[in-house]
Amino acid sequence: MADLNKLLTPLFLNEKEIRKVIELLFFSYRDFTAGPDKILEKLGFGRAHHRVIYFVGKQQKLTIKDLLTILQITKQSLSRVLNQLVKEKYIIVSTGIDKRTKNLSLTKKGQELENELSTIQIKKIRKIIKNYDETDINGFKKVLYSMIEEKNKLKFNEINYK
Amino acid sequence: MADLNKLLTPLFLNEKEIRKVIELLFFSYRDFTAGPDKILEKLGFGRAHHRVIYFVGKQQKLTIKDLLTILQITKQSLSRVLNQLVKEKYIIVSTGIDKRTKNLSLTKKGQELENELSTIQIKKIRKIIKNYDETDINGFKKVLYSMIEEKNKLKFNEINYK
DNA sequence: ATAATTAAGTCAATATGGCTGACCTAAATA
DNA sequence: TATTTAGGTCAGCCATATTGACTTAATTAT
Repeated sequence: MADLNKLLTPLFLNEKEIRKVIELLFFSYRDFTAGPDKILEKLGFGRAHHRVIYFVGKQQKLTIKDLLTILQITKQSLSRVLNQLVKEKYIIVSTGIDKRTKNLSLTKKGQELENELSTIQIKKIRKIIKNYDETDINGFKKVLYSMIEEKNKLKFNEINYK
Repeated sequence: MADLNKLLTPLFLNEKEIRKVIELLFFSYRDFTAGPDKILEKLGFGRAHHRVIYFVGKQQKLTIKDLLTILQITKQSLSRVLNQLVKEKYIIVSTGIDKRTKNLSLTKKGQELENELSTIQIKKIRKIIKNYDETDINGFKKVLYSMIEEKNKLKFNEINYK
């Protein structure tokens, strides 16, 4: 039965091939985040700061709760990072219409940093994407998307297609 | 000129589309590692232990230097993690032919854990891959591969095609 | 009007996984 | 014989996450 399965499994579904995918994910993700990490380090920031700046930049007036839902970290973890960014004037906080909520927005300084960090990654992806045809890129995006948990797919769609 | 570039840029190279890719990477990578993380937590281990177990499992008799080159962390960082795995008998250390080196191998206990952890990720990928044709999967793999830095591509090829 | 829920904040303790710097031993190689 | 390499270790530091407990203020539900 195990042999039968082996015979019926297409080559690209072999365990060996799948292990390559695991490694591709590990290596590519690490190298992808390495660029911004260097800039952040000089400012005394880490990857967590980048995430906050990225998502606040994407959607100005984001609330703290939104950010917590996207990042899936605790309030306490976010708090440290966010307070630093506010104190150093990368992010500005205002009270929402619902006065319990707070709206986060990037300052000019914050936008500049966001731009610097994102540009590295955008250039990297654009450079890669140019070498492939739309079929490959679509495959890439489709497979990545399906790796996201259902509940988080909703989140992804919400922030991109609302 | 900027307008001209905009006109010449295919739709899937738009900044907005590229930002989606950035987010896809973030969400998918996080969800992909979430499964094993839960099991590791029960054992008092973290993702770093997983990486060590994974690569030692892939290539028995791996040396410490090999592992350091793959993981790109410091000796001191590896040491803590590795010593725990040795102490708790997931990994066994023997002296190499070059008596300065050490060969790392998984014990039976280690193999069982490796299997448990990898199975989660392998199943996940296999399930996804089954829903797509080979064209998509190839696009996925090709693009991921090209996201790896040149020097690390060599490393990836070395451990997979040597 | 009051009770319950929600958004946000805070204090304290803990764990993981990285880092640097300094220094050591033993074995292999130049 | 001198140098390089593989590995180890001590100490301290930092970033990022966690849990638990508790508070305030505003909104919503009863």
